[in-house]
Amino acid sequence: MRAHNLALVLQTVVNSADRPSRAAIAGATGLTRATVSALVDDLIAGGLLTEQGPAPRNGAGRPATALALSPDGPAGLGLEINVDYLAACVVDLTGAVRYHFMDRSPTLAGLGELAARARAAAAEDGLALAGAALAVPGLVAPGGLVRVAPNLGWQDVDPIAYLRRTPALADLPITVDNEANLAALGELRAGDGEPTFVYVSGEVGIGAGIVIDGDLYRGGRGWSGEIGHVTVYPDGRPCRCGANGCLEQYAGAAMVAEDPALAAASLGIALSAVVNLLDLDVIVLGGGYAPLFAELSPGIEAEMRRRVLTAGLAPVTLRPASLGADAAVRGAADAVIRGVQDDPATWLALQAV
Amino acid sequence: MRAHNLALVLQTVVNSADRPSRAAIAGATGLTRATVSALVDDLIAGGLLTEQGPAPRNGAGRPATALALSPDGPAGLGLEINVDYLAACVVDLTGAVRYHFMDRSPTLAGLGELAARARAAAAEDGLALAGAALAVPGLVAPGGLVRVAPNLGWQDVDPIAYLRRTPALADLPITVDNEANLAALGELRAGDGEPTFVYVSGEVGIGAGIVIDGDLYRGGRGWSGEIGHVTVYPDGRPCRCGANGCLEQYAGAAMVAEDPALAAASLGIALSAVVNLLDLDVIVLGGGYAPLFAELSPGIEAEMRRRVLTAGLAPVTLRPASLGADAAVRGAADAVIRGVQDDPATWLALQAV
DNA sequence: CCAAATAATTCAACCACTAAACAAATCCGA
DNA sequence: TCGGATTTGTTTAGTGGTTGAATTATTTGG
Repeated sequence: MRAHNLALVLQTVVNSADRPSRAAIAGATGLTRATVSALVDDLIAGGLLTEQGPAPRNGAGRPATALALSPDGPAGLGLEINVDYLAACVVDLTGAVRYHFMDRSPTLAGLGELAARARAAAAEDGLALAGAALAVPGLVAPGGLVRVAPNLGWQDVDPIAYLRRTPALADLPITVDNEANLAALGELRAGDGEPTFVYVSGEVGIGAGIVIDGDLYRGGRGWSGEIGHVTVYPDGRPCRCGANGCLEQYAGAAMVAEDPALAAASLGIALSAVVNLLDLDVIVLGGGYAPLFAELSPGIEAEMRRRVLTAGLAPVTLRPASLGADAAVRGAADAVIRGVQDDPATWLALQAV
Repeated sequence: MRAHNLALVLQTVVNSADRPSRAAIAGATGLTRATVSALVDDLIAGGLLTEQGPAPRNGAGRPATALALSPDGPAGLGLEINVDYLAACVVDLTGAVRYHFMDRSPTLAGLGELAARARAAAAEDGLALAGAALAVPGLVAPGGLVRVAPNLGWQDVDPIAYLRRTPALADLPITVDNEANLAALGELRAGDGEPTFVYVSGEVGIGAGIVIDGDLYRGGRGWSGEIGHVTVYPDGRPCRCGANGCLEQYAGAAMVAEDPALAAASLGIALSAVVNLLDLDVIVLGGGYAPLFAELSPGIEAEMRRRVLTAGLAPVTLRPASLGADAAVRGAADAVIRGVQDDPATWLALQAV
């Protein structure tokens, strides 16, 4: 129960636009001021929250002491390995990007080195890392094993085991996730505050991350969002996956450049299927699609108006992503931070030891 | 916390194959035997659980007293209105169907009458109803308003308000849900125990219910699962929804009879999209598809082997539904029962008054 | 018939939240 | 300038619910 309420209080601070007081938190959560005080004391002692100077009141009464996430609290290490680059970034508890490194030699060895450098930089700032998350363009099994990553030429690679061999990372909890999934999480924090949407990332392949009520939907085995292989023309072009008429053949990077109208129509067909099946009312176009949004969106929307059954009852919003190419690394680091924010009790317990 | 633990204990009884003892529940939940005893006492006093005679032991020690859901506990009333029939059924807390009524005059007035008859029959057995759920073949808004039900000719109909006018139902909590959604819930209880699957119901229209980890996925506005309007042939036949090439035009009741091979291939294409997007590994064919399973499944599976990206990594299971035409009513009644099982504390509180 | 084993209950202790009183810090009006 | 009004935050006593240990109940096996 205490664990639950610690999370509740911390989440309230995270989700509130301004810097709430203890009394404001009590009002928002339904807990009493006394309980909130006790919980906040624990969170401050654990370095997750900080008190800020008394805010000026506009009325009678003792001025409130504002509370905010501590920039010195646990940070998240985001990592990404992709076709032509490596990236690492450190995001602190407030969501601010503290460090961002890139490298053009996408090898596992380089990734370990980059991660170690990021950790050292964080340590110099006095930042402790709560963990690391790695974004990979491929299918990731529970436990972090990468089953297939065609564009990396990977098959059954275990990047966690590899990273653990770097002494600087040996003690760090590491998770691995699909690139589009993590990019969707990055967009969740950076975006409009919409808690439910699908993020479509158009790169060499096309992936999607499905966010429902602020949580990533991963599917039964973690392989959701493979929109690139949704069939748009059953007898169409052969795809490298063995099927015919996959979206990837009509809205992949090559086709977007060659025939934007076809790419848009194809995306519209596939996204209509997403909306009909999942009833999502926000679609975010990211990756390579974001800079081409103005060119693509009319064609996509035209198809969706026709093909989404509920289009007449409620509108579907299409918008470009607010993060650029670093969405996945940012999202990876955010995923670590979210882990702490969703369960501060275990972090506090670790600190106490 | 007590509410949570009451639910935890009750769920343990629901989910266990045999009839567990207090000690077995303690072991399964992590609570102490003392706590479980106290909680079980409350559940027995509230009529949700019953003690059964001591089970014979196969070893030393005092024999355990088996616990089971009480058949005299709160029951659920399932209702269904469809194109050519009405149905009502009463399911008790153990999941047993106690009464089942049907009527061939599908009007709201007839539904109220049928529901009243079912309630009277239940009362004669000493069964109290915890609530009612109504299955409707259409789009249901939160609050129970039916926005559109094309095959009933409904538009913005409020069946709850109507049913409440029947004196026998005035005090009953009533919910309304999509027919395919509730049929999926019925299948959840009746089926293999798979917690995650998609249920496809092929009638005049085609709907799907998506069950994830034992819970229905409803989408942002409750309009998920509209697989009937997923595009399979972008330039294909015009559909009554205004689009072209919807699955409904290729795998609806008429087409299944006329050209089963085309229906199967079309279903395979649409279901591949479902699996690619949602990563579900079980697909249940219900409604009109169930009796034709043997004829349809090879064609569906052939398409899915080609079009599901992860088909090579993990198999997708296709199976016929275990319930027939009464899946939706059963599921509706089950939904009510699930409400009690998921939150026994409020039921106990109601009883205490 | 007694020891071992397992089930269920009882009871004191403890943890976390609540409610209410209290102290602190400000504004406002006389 | 001072005292009441007002709001924040803390303190203290009290309560509900869980835990852990001891106790009782009921069987099997030697």
